[in-house]
Amino acid sequence: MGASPSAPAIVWFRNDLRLADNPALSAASRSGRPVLCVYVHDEEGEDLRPLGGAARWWLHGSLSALDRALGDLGGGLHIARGRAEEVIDALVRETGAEEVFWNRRYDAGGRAVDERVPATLEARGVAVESFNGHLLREPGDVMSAAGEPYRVFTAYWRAASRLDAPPDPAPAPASLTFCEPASGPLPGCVALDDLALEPSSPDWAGGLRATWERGEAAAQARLEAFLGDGLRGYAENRDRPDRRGTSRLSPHLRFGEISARQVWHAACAAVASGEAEASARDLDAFSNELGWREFCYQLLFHKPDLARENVRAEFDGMPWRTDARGLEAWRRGRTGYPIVDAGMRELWTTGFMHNRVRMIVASFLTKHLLVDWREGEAWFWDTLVDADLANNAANWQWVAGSGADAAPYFRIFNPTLQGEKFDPDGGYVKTWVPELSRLPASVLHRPWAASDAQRADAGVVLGEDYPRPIVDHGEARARALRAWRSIRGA
DNA sequence: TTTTGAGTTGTTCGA
DNA sequence: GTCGAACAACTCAAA
Repeated sequence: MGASPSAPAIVWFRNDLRLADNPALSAASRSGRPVLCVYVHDEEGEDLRPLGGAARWWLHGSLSALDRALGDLGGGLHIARGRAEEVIDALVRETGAEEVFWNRRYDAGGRAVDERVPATLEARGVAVESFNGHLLREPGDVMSAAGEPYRVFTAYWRAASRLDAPPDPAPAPASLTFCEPASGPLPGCVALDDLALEPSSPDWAGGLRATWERGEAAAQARLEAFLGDGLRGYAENRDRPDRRGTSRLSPHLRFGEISARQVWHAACAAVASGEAEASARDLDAFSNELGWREFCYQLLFHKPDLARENVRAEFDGMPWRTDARGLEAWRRGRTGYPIVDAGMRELWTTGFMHNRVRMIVASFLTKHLLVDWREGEAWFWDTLVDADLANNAANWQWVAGSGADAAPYFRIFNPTLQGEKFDPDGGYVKTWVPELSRLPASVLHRPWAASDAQRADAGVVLGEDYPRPIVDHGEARARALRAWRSIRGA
């Protein structure tokens, strides 16, 4: 604690762009000090991976919403640009702040910064305190009996579930006293628009705007809506891209507009009260998804280069193919497999893809095309509004087979069967691949197998209106199995 | 230390 | 059309 109780406290916002259940903000409020709320956009730190385009778009709205919410309390958000450690240090000097609060992050780059800052500040007599605002369990909370991190999800989540329930979420501070800068702009501070997070020319974000509401209030509304009509039947519906079966909370969680604790407790309460009319199985399925997020974070924590290096070293010898045309067809949704193309176009248009379809397209890239999972990871990183280092990297490795607890090698999705099973009426494909929308459902997922008359009636000429399959499923499957065999036991 | 059961999400083939 | 087995072997976690 510093010498002067009236000296400001800084709350450094990062992936926690909310007021409720924000331990760093609550601590600042409790300190009784005037509070300076800061976000630092750091594109210079060498350890930090630059945000992808869709995430930048989301961040703009999220920061804007946070600034408005703080404005309602009589303050605002100071947005700075530059090397985070230098900006924070300059702000401390400028304002005379004596305490700095933040919620912890778990990626290598963020951790490196967060480990350097306290040393600098504490040398100035400034106290730093950090909190868990992002996870139900932090890495290290859940370890095996041998003291090792778990590498198998089921064992991890079982062990996590044996611990005490995560703490109840805290309400937003009822009021805050804000720190008024003495005069002029604070060092490094800019207007939100100066960050140029949203695209202008060309403005490709129309589909994102039409799909999403950003910010804490929108996140809460999404949670309420999901608990009201989505949790019931979740265990089955979550696999159906043609239904609104998933929570779609991922981008809100990614930017911390809502916390995992809030989601978890709200879901439990909604089921316990009967309000959600959901079964224990539904709650279990949803809770498991939160568990996977936790598991991915602890994987990233214990394996900081998760987004670059194969967890299973034998995959270093995988004969990945260089296939620029195949990769581009995949990116643009022109592979000739309707469920794959629908997913890739949903992604391009909305910045999101249904979870089931993510698995299908990832399997297609890494197995049918034998393209390195890092290519897919990079594309998702750039195009997903929920692009999250831990989840993205861990799940790509899981699908590719190179991950810690990866799918068995023979689990190669058949995109036709997957489409017919999980999009049986073709509603999802019709939405995103409209040139096929007049094909009968019986051939919608295999337009090459439609009769000439069916295609003529639907106005589809293969190779013109819609591509022929860029690979043959049977041949591609056999090739993937051969590739696997070649690295087996390596 | 050794042993044992288990491991998110599948596909194909042949009876 | 339906069903069970094969697809391989390995590593992990816990007893």
